[in-house]
Amino acid sequence: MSEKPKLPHTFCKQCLLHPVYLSKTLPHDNRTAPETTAVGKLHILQPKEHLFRKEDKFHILFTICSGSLKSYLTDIEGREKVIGFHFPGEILGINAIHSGIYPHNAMALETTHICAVSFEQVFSLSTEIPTLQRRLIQILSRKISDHPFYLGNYGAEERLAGFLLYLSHHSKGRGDSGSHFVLSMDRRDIANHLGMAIETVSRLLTNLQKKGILKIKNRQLAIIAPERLRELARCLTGR
Amino acid sequence: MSEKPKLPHTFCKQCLLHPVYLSKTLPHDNRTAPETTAVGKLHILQPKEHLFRKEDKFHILFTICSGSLKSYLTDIEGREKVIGFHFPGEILGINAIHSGIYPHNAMALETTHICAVSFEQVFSLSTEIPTLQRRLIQILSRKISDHPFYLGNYGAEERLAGFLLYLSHHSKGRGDSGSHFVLSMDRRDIANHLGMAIETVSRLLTNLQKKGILKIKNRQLAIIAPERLRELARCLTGR
DNA sequence: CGCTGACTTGAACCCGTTCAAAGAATGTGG
DNA sequence: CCACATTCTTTGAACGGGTTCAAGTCAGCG
Repeated sequence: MSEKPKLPHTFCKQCLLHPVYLSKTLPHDNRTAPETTAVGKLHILQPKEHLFRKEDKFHILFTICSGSLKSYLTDIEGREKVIGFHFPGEILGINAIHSGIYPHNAMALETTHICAVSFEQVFSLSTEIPTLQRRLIQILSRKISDHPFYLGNYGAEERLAGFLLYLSHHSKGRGDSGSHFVLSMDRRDIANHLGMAIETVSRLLTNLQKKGILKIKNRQLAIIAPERLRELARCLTGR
Repeated sequence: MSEKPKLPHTFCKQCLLHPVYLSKTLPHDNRTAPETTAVGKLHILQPKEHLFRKEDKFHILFTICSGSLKSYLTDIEGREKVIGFHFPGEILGINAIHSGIYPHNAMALETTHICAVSFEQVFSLSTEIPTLQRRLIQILSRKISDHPFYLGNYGAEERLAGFLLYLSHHSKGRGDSGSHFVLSMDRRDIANHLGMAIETVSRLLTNLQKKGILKIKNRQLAIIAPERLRELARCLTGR
């Protein structure tokens, strides 16, 4: 980010309008069309900077290119509730389509690169390009499947184990091994999200380390025995 | 399913292919087309009957016309985990689109009427009818927003309160008052879903009744003081 | 009517929270 | 680059909410 962003930027692999999704159906010489119509703008967020806030008017879909964010709400008395974390490849804003406003706040946890495209432009493109339409629907469908099941788990350890597997799963999805990754959120956010005390998170992590299931140094996490973690989480899916 | 289903049945208001969503764009004399191409079949499920099971091949979208279902998974050791409940107006199967298989089991909690349509037929219709395409995308988007936030709540009371408001919210969405409704699931399913003991559910419900927040007789529930329930749930949205 | 399963209630125990404090990591200004 | 301040994280000890185990009550149904 330190570098000055050029707009339109080169589409990254995950971007919603990466030419690969258009090339099959558009005539070859039209392939650059989306870069002029539904331009993907590059945004760069600093840590703690907001991508959007609850109640903002919805126009834009955001693809995370690198970095991570948390989404959260605040209750009547101003207490924060972390409802999810978001990683590269994920598209933010699709849960705002039906209401026309973003239903939560989205804040960067670290320096984060985002590709932004206009929803209406994507939509009208998709009416012409069945490939894109199908992709759009599949993205939405996948997001629905992507429930944070671990939230319904019984004990605190069960929930945390499920959460770590969730992180691992998504890290794997991004091409990493899934066994070594960095927690981009702090303990407070984890605890908040899982509905437990921050001290419990800390204690459980050191317990898991003592049991030899994982190694953790600050925010650097290594899962040593994923199968044992899966037992603890009473794992439901292949996650 | 005991009764002989007549096909095609009269579309109920919520059905995905109810003519109202097609009439605007289709020429008037084509309006009956979907009833012959993407027929809505009526299914009738008895209590405990499955609509589909995890790993079944996905072809069909189901709209719930009346009744209710639970969706659940089983872990490695055969323990059941209730991941959600489903009510009239909701469409089941949209989280199977991207993978081609249903990602969980769906079981009727009571006698339940379902309207079934072929996804591929809906999809190809939607490529011709932008109205339908937009509706499809909005349905998917709404479903994503429809997170069970209460699962991340701290105490057991907080989670239960959130869950009851969730039920109330959906009952309201179906035209009811939202203050009087029937719990179609048993205490075991509620407890399982919320990650707490069945006895806790029972105790909390009687406590809430003693506090005058609700009245409960067997499965008949009346919410007397929704605002106090909302306080308990540390309510996040307008729910 | 009597059985079975669903729900409630009671009491003891334990996990997770709360309160308190120390220790590590990170940032800031001199 | 260091000293200091702030924030993040870990650890300890006592308390309390929720679970577990056990028994009892109630509703539904043959």
